[in-house]
Amino acid sequence: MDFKHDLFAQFARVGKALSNGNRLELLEFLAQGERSVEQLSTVAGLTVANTSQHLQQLRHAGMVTSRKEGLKVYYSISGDDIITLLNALRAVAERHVTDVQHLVNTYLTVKDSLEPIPRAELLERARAGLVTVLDVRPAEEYASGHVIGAVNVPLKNLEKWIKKLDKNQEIVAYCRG
Amino acid sequence: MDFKHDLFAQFARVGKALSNGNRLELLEFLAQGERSVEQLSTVAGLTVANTSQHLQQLRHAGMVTSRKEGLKVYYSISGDDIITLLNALRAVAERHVTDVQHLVNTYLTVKDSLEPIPRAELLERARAGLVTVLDVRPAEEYASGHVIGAVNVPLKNLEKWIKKLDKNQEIVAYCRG
DNA sequence: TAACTATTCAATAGATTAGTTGATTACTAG
DNA sequence: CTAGTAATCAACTAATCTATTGAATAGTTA
Repeated sequence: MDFKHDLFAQFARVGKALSNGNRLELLEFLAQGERSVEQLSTVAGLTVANTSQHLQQLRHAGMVTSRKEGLKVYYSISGDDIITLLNALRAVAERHVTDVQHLVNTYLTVKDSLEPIPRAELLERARAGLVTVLDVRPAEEYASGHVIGAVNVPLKNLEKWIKKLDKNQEIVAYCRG
Repeated sequence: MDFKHDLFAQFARVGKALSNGNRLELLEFLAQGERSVEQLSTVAGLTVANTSQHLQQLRHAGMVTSRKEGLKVYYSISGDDIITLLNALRAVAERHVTDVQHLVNTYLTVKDSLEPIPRAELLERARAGLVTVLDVRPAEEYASGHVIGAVNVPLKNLEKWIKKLDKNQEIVAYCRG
C-alpha cells in the first residue's frame, strides 16, 4: 500500500519549498504583495535567473501564482493559507530554534534600534517593496532590553498597525542597502 | 548586513525538517502522542537507525523532545505550535498540490471505504500507535462521490470526535499491514 | 526589422541529504 | 559478569539541491 507513502511525499513537496532560506525570504516579500521577478531578485540579493528558478519551485508547490503583464512577470502568494503557514513556521522557529533567539537578541536590542525611520517614509518604502517590516517590539516576557520576536507584517495591515502604535514608540525596520 | 540572511537561514532549519516525507510521517504519529523509536520505525517502515537519525534532525530543529526511560527513548512533539504548523502544511498541500487531490480521489471514494473498522477497535488501535486516523468524510464542495481532504486527528481529540459523528457514518482509517 | 529588456531554460559543478551497514554505547536481566 | 536489547554513532554511496553561466524566448520600442 503506497497510498500513505505517496501522500506524505506530496506533503513534503510543500515542506521542500520551505526548506531554503532564500525561498522563505521571497515568500516573506510576496506576503506583502505582488512583486516582479526583478524586484524580488534585488531585494533578496540573488541573480535574476536564480530567483526565477526558486519562484518556479514555489509555483510548482502551489504556493505562488504568476501573471504576465508586458515584459514583466508578477508573482504573488496563492492564498491566505500560505500566510498562515508562514506564520506558523516563524512561530515555531522563534520558539524552538535557540539560534533564532540568539540572533535576534545579539543584533537587536531595544536601545539601539537599528534604523528608526519616520513612519510616513516607512510606509512608502514598504509599498515600493524595498523593505521588510519587522515588528520587534519587546514582548512582555523579555521586557528588559532584549527583543524576543521579529514578526513580519503584511503590507495591507501595516497602515492600521502603525496608527495603533504610540507615536513615541519606535518601529525598527530591517532594510537592505 | 547578514542578520537578515542568517535569520532566514534559521527559519529554513524548521523548513528543512518538513522537507522529507518520512519525517512528516514521523511527526504525524508523534502528533498522536509519545512514541518510542522502535514504534516509530515499524509504523513508518524505516530501519531503526534511519528513524533515529530523522528524529535527531527533528530534535535539532526543536520540533520534538526525547526522554529516556530504561532502555527506551520516547519522543514527543515539543509544543502545540508544532501541531498548528503541521495542520497549516497539510491544508496548503491539500488545497494547492493537485497531486494530493488526485491521490486522495483515486485511492479513496466514498463508496469503497478502505477499511471500515468498528469504532471501539479503531480507538484501541490508535492508542497503540499502529494507525493513523484520517478523517476523509467528503467535504461540502465535493459531495458527489469523492473525498476532498484527509485530516489527521490527534489522539486526544479522537474520542470526542468519534462521539460527535452519526453512528451510521463511516470512518475510514488508513493503516499499514 | 533591429535593438533592448525581463524572464526562462539548460547544462554544469559543488554542496547537501537520504538511506544502508556495521560498530558502539547505555541499560537490563539472568 | 554475561548476554541481550534499544538506540545512537560513523562511514559510505547514491541521489537531490543550489547557484552559476550562457543561451534562448517573448515582448517592447525605435
